[in-house]
Amino acid sequence: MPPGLHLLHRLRRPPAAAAAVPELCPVCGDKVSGYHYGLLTCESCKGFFKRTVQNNKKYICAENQDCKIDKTHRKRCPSCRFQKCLIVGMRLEAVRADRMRGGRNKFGPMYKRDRALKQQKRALMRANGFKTEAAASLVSSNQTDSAFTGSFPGLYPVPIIQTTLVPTTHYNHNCYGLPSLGTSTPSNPSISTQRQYTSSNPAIKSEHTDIHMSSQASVLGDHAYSEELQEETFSPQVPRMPQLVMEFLRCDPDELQMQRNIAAHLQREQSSWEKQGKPTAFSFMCRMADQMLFSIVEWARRCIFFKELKVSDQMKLLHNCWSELLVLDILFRQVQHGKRSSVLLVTGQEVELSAVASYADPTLAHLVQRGQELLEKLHGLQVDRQEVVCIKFLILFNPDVKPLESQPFVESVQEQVQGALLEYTLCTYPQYLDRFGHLLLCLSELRSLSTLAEDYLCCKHLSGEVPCNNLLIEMLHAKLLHVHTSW
DNA sequence: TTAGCCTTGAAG
DNA sequence: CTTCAAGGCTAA
Repeated sequence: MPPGLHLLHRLRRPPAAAAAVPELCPVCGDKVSGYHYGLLTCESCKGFFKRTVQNNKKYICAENQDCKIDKTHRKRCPSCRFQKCLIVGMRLEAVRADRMRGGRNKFGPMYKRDRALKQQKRALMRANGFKTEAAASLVSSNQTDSAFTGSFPGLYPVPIIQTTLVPTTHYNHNCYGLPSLGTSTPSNPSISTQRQYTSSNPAIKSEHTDIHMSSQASVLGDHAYSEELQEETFSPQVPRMPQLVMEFLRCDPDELQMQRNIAAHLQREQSSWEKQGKPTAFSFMCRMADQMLFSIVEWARRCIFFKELKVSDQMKLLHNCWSELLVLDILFRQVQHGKRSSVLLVTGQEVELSAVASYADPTLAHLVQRGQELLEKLHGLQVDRQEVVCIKFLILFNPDVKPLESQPFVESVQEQVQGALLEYTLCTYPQYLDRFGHLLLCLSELRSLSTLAEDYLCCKHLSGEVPCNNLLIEMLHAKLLHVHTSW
């Protein structure tokens, strides 16, 4: 084993910065002064939004409708500023047509719930001591977790990198399983989505004089809002599923399909092996892992957020996390399998643990032992599929991977997924307040386990025992290359 | 036009 | 009563 490998891995995954950032305006990053028109914003963006809507102002961007909006530049392009106001979720309906002063509006309960959720998060974070690396940013500036957005319209950090501006309308239209999400061309998502967004949003270029009259004005966020209102009014006792989690479930591959594909592939391979003599169990496992990796890459390529990234970033993220995804996949299959005495393979075959023990060398035996321990924790938690799909995204969108071209995007996805997972756990298992913290601990354990597994495979590879010409080898090479170049 | 501060008034 | 998110005012 190359010297310092463990240390290097620890260096590769530095703990996140600890301090919680005070709440920032999602439009310009200035200091938040309270809830205004649907979400926490600064005083100036509140005023700007009010003036724009009340006076029915029309702005035209002199550039490409992708101007940077921050505290210093916010005055420069009102068109993009207003657009950003809508993107982050400010509500046209909250501007009163009659200009009545004082009192409260229908958003009151949402603000309250949002506050309660935020407070719960802070308490949880404190209880967890901010030790888990994913936790620190949760109480920071993002409002992706806000109750009334259903975890979605967030994405506000995205326009910082102007290349991946994602319109929220698509997601809102596609919640609860409608099929057409993400029709943008992968080659240049920014342009296509931007166009769809501006052309489909009457608030930006055309008249919106009727917004006060029509409760069904087709403006950004209406869907999320009306759903929220419905839920608030009619079914407050039913736990909500954050829309992001719904979307993750939709992206997740079908287990049976995968089982068939991989089994068929291995069957085909096996017929050619027979000519070369009997393969070892280890070699068989490698080929199976290889096929699982293909599935993982295929899943990632097709899933929300990831497909918006450049290939170079996609590669870096996958090179970083392939083993974690692989181990998680294996472990969750065992959770569903439910039997402690045998291992369920992706092909559907069952292998007795005693058989594994008799075959394993000490290092592998230790790996299996660690896997069993983590599996016990997952069993204890009765971790569900919704949580696992979220964890997969937490693993994939690791903001510690550097350098990335779309670093802010990856960070914002990480934060959104954390928010969605926390919201899901709080809503689905309200009696179990620390569940989110326990899941993050499992994730941390999973990371260390997968690092060990990678090291083990590297060792085997260096001694020539891993079958050639596959994805597994490429991942291991990337790892070895990384060790080499950064040492 | 902007943005900080002020006034208002229903909800809790 | 207090809270706080609406709209209003105004100097820069």
